[in-house]
Amino acid sequence: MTTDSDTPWLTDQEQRAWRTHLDVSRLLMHQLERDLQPFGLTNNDYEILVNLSEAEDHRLRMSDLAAGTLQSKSRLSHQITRMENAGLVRRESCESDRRGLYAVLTEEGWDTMRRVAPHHVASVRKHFIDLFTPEALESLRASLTPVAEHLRERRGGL
Amino acid sequence: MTTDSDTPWLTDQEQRAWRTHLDVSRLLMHQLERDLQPFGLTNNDYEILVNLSEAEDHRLRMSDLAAGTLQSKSRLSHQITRMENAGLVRRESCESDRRGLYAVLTEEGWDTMRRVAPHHVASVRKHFIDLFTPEALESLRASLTPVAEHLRERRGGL
DNA sequence: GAGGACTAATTCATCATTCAACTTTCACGG
DNA sequence: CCGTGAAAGTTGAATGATGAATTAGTCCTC
Repeated sequence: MTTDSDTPWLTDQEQRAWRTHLDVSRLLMHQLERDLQPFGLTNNDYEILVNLSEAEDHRLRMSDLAAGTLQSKSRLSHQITRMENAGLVRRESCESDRRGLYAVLTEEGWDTMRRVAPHHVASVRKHFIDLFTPEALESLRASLTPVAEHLRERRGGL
Repeated sequence: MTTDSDTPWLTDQEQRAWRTHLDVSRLLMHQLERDLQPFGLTNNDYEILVNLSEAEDHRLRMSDLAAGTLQSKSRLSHQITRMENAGLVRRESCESDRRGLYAVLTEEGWDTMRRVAPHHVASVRKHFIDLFTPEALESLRASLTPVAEHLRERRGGL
């Protein structure tokens, strides 16, 4: 960021695109949260479950899980503590590196995941995916991917 | 949400589009937050300032501001209290409806806005707008707009 | 094999968000 | 007018997020 006196203001087109993106992000998160509520899960809970479900042996190192879910170690630590109290995951110590810990999906966590996932997918479809044509969705993905890469490069602490 | 046993899983394409959208939302918010930090503002602060700046007389009813920024009345109330303590806005009572309050931009708030806005715009350009071709941006806006409308319809409490 | 630099993860203090309860005012039907 | 119900906003307690400081273990290099 330099002087910025040379930065052009947003055009109307750009404004509209930008604000629409903002609104969709926020409203969508809210809606998904609401749809998960009946199952006693938050959005964050669910994402942890997804990551662990997809992982080798249903376990991930805390750091990897933090990276995978794009959150700080501190936040993840609290999050896992809550989920541990809820019986969804447990911590296991790591043989090869005694500083490290694994977050491991419990039986109950896995069952919860299997039970909730279809509803969540339905929710994602209903409020997002199915509102695009396949072409529009692919075009969305294609133009958003470089943005994601750009941002991943310069994310510092999180 | 009915049985969901008939809801098709996400295809690879769909998964990628969905996760990319998620990642961009989160990373982008983080980046904008970081870019605002040097000016002592949060993203939320900034959005309030924008809304008030654009409003007639630099003032809005609490309810309208809450609706405009897509947040709950309670949250807004706390938010405005903080910003009031920071000297950026003040509350003024409403003549026509004595239950009502206006949030009004102070001189300092307006100055802050004018000072910070160029940097924020630069940030939005750098991390979002300028990473699309104009056509891609317009196509993004076009396909996201119905999603925003869909979600606005069914947002309950916030 | 001892020292210093680095990484994994947690803790503590502070701040933000949520949800429900509450106060005050308005609207309007009888 | 009177009362019932709804709306505008706030408050407070409980929960969640953030960031700096902390603990414990590893890695490297001499």
